[in-house]
Amino acid sequence: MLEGLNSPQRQAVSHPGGPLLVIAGAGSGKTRVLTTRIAWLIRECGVAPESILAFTFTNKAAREMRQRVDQMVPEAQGRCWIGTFHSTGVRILRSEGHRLGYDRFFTIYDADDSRALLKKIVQDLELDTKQYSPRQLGSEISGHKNHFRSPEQVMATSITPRDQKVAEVYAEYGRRLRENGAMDFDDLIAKTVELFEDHREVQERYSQRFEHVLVDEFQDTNPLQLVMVRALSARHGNLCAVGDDDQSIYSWRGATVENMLGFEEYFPGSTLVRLEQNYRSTSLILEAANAVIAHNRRRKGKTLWSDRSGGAPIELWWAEDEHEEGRKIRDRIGRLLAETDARRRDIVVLYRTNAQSRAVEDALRRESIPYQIVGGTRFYERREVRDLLAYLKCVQNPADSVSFARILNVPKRGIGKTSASRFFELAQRMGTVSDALSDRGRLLSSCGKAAAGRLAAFGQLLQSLRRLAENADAAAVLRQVIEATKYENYLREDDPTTADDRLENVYELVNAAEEFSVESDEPGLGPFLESVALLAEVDKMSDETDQVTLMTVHNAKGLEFPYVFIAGCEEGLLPHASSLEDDDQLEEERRLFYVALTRAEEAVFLTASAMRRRFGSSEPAAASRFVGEIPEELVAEMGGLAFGSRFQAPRSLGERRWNSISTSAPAKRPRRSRDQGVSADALADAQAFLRSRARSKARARKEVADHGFEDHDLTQEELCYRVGARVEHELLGEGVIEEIEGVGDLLRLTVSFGERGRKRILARYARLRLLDTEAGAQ
DNA sequence: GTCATTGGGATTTTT
DNA sequence: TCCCAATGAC
Ligand SMILES: Nc1ncnc2c1ncn2[C@@H]1O[C@H](COP(=O)(O)OP(=O)(O)OP(=O)(O)O)[C@@H](O)[C@H]1O
Repeated sequence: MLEGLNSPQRQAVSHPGGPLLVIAGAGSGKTRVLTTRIAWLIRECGVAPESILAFTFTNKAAREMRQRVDQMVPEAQGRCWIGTFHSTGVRILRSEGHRLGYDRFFTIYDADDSRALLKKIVQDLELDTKQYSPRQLGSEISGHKNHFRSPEQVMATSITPRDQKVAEVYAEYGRRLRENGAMDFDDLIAKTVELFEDHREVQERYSQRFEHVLVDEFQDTNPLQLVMVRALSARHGNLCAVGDDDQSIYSWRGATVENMLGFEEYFPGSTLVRLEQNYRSTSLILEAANAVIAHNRRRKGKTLWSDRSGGAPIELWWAEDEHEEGRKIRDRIGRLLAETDARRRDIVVLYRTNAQSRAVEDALRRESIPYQIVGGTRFYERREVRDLLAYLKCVQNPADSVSFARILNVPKRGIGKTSASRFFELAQRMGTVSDALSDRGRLLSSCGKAAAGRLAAFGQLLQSLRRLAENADAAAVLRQVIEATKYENYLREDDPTTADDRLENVYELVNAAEEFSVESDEPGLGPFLESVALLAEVDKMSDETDQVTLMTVHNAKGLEFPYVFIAGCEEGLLPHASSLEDDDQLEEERRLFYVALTRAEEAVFLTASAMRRRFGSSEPAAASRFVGEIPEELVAEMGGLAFGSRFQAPRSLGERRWNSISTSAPAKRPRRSRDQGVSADALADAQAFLRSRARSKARARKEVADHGFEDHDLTQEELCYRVGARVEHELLGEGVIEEIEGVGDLLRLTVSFGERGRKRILARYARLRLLDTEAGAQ
C-alpha cells in the first residue's frame, strides 16, 4: 500500500495515532496521502470503516475519495463517512436534530431563501433596506456564525448602533428559521455544534464512534468547522489534517489559516509532516508559481520541487478586448488539439469571475468546440427551478413560510399583495400557515370572499400534494405540481420568448428528480430536497465526456489538468478591484493566481485584454502585477504580427507598477499636461484611479472625464509621443499625432495621415515609428 | 389585482 | 447589459 509513495508521504500514511498535520504545497500528494491513510487504517490497523470520518471540500472530492478507498480496500464498500462539513452535518442532524426540535427532513434554505427571510425581517423591524440590505446582512450574519459568535455575543460586543441592529436581525433571523423548521447553510454546521454542546452524550457517542477523523483542504476551514472537528475527534484524538496555507482562498467565507498555523495549540502533541515533491507540474510551472507566491509576506515559506525538469514556457497572449481574448483562447485550444495528443478534457479555462465565461463560450461555440461550464448562473438558481422547488419544500414542510410566500401567487391565482399580507397577519395570529389556510371562516372575515376562496383552493392543492408525497417519490410529486398548477402554460404565457429555455430547465429538473428517485434508496421528497440543497457546482462536473472545461479559479481548487488557460490576467480582475486596498486581500488574490498556476501539469497559457466590458461600457485594463512576478525567462510573449516588440512589453508595465506600489507613497505633485511630459510618481494616480473605480463606477467615470489618463504612469515609449510629433505607420505612411489618450497597453493615438484620413489607434498594435524623436523627447 | 414602465444596482469568489 | 423592485395606470 505504501508502494510508490515517498518517504514523508509514507510517514503520514502510516502515522500511528495522535494529531497529525501535513503541510505541503500544491500537487505534493496531500489528498493522495489522506486517501491512502484511510485505506491503511482499515487494512493495516484493523480500524472499522464506519469508525472513520473524512472531510473533503466538495461532494465530488468525497465521491472520488470514496471510490479510491473502495478500490484499495474493497471491504470498505462505502462504509466510511466521507463528505463535506455540510453534508456530514446534515447526516448527523437528520438522526439527532429532533433533540433540538427539528424534523428529520428539515428544510435547508439556500442563499436566496435566506435573503428573502432577511428582507421580511428588515421590513418587519422597519429598518432602512438601503442601509440593511438583505445581501449584506446575510454575509455579516454568516460571518458571525462561521466565527462561532452567537447573537448575544454580537450584541454584547457591538459598538455602533448599526452593529446592534445587525445583532437584533441576527437573533430574529435565528428565531424565524426555527419557526419555519429550516436551517441555512451555516446552520448545518452551527446546529451540529450546538447539538454537541447541549447534548454532551450525543457528542460523546459520535466522538467515541470516530476513531479517526481526517480533513482535506484544512487551510480553508473556518473557526466553526474547527469546533466541529474538535468535538468529533475529542475522544480518540486521532486527527489527520492536510493543507497548504498558500492555497487558502476562502477567507471571505470565514475560512482562516489560523486553524492550520495554530494546530499545535488546538491539538497538543501533534506531529508535523511536510511534503516537498510535486508530482503534478513541470518544474517550469512550479518555478513560476513559487516565484509568484514568494511575494506574499504573510506566509511560512516552504519548499516545492518537481523532477519533471523543463517544460513548455508559459505563454502570454494579449488581446484588444474580451472577444478577441476568447478567440485567441479558442484558437490556441484548437492548435493544442491538432498538434499535440491533448484531448478536450485535458484543457481547462480558468477565470476570476463568472461573467468572463461569456466571451470564451461564444468563441468556442462558433467553432463547435464542446465545452462544459462549471458554476455561473446556476441551474438551481433559475427562477422556474426555484419556483418548483419552493412547491416541493412547501409540501415537505408546512411551516416553511418563505417557500410558501414565493409560490402563493405563482402561477398567478389572483392572490395579490393586499390579500397576501392580510393572510399572513391571520396566519401569524393563528400560529401556522396551514391552520389559517384550512379555516374557511377566518379566511372569509380576514381576506374577503374572493380571496378567501382562492386561498382555500390553494390550501387544498397543497393538501392533496402532501397526501401524494406520503407514498410517492419526489419525481411523482414534482410532476403533479407541474400538472396541477399548469406550470408549463404559465411559462408559455408569462414570456413566450424565454418559454422554451425555461421549459427545458423544468424538464431537466424533472429528469434530475427521476434519476434521484431511481438511484437513491430513499426516493422521497425529503432526501431529494436535501441532495439538491447540498449540491455544489463542481459536483455536477462531468469527467466522462470529452469537452473543454470552463470555471472560476475557486472551483478548480484541488483539481488538475494537463493544460490550463488563465483568462483575464489584468489589474482589477486578478487581482480583483475590490481587493486592491487591503494587503491581506491582495495576498489572497495572489494565492488565487498560485492555485490557478498549480492546476497545470504540462503547460499554462495566460491571456489578458486591454479593454474589458463592464456593465455595458468598455473600460481599460492593465497587465496583472502577478504576471510581472513570474521570472521573465519562463514566459513567452505571443501574439504574432499585431504585437510590435518595439513598444514596451505590457508585462513589464505590470511589473513596474508593482515595484512602485511597494515603495513608499509618493507625495502629491502638480498636474502636468500630457505633452509637457511625465511625472515620476504618476503611479499614485493610477492606483487612485483603480481604487475609485472600485468605490464607485460613476465617480470613476467622472475622474476619467475630468482628466483622462494624462497623469498616469508612462512608459519609455509613451514618453516620446507628443501632440504634433511626426510618425510613420507601416501601411498608412507618414502622419502627425493629433491627440493622445490612455496609458500603457491602452495608449491611443489619434493620428492624421493627410489624405488617408485620421485614425484612432492603439499604440501597442500600430507599429508606429517616430520620425523626429528630438521633438518628442523631453 | 395585474400589467407596463422606469430606475437603480450589480459582478468577486460558494458550501 | 441585464435583472429586479418599486411605482403608477387601468
Ligand atoms: N508518490 C507519488 N508518486 C507519483 N505520483 C504522485 C505521488 N503522490 C502524488 N502523486 C500525484 O500527484 C498529483 C497531485 O496529488 P494530490 O492531488 O494528492 O496533491 P495535493 O497536494 O492534494 O494537491 P493540491 O494541493 O493542489 O490539491 C496526483 O496526480 C497524484 O496522483
